[in-house]
Amino acid sequence: MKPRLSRSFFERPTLSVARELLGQRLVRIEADSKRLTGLICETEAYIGSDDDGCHAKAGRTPRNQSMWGRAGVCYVYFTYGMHWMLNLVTEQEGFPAAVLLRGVHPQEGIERIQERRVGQPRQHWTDGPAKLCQAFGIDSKHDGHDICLPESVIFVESADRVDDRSVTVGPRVGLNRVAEPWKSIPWRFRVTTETYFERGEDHDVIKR
DNA sequence: AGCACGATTAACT
DNA sequence: GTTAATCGTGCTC
Repeated sequence: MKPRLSRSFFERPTLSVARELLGQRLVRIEADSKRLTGLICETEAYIGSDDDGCHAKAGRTPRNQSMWGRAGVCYVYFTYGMHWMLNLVTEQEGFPAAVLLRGVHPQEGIERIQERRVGQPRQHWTDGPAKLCQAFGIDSKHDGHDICLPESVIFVESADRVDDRSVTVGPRVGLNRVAEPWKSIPWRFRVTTETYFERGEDHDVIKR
C-alpha cells in the first residue's frame, strides 16, 4: 500500500497544496469495502474570509464551519439543489481555507463509477466537482470527515508528481458574481497534457 | 414563513 | 452558444 498524504501536507499554504495535489490519488473506501480511486487532475484554492469567492467570506455558519477545522478535514457542501462538492481543508485550524477537488482520472472501481454515472460517456464520469462526488458516493455524511485518521474512508495516496509543463494555472470557475481581483485570480490548477494519465490499457483523455 | 441565490450539470439550439 | 433543474442555506420580515 502506498503512503497516504499526511496532515503536515495539508497544513501548508493552500496554493502549494492545490498545486501538489495534482497527480495524487484520491481514495474512497465504500461501505462494502469497495475501493474507488482516481488521480487528481483539477483543483481550486479558496483562501480565507477576505477571498470573495470563498464561502468563508460570509463568516462562520453551520454550513461552512468545516473550513475552520484542522487541515485534512473534508468540507462537503450542497449547491444548486442537487450537487455535492468535496474540499480538503488546509492551513492551520481556525483559518478558513480549502482546496476544491474539481476532477479526477478514474483508476480503480471503474464498474461502480460507471453505475453511478449511468448514461454518461467515460470522459465525463469524474470531470467536474459534483460529478466526482456522485461517482465516488461522497455527500453530506462526509462533511467534517478527517482524511488523516487511519480509519478514514476518504484519503489521498502519494503518487507521481505532475510536471510543471503539464499544468495550466488560471482563474477559478463559476465566480461570475464575484468582485475582482478574486474573480480572476489564478487559483485553479489543472493537468492539461491530454495523455498525461494514460497507462496500460487505460486510454482516457483528460478534458476541460 | 418567505425568498433569492448558488465553487454545477445535462440537455438543447 | 443558452437554460431548466432543484433545494439547502442564510438572510429578511
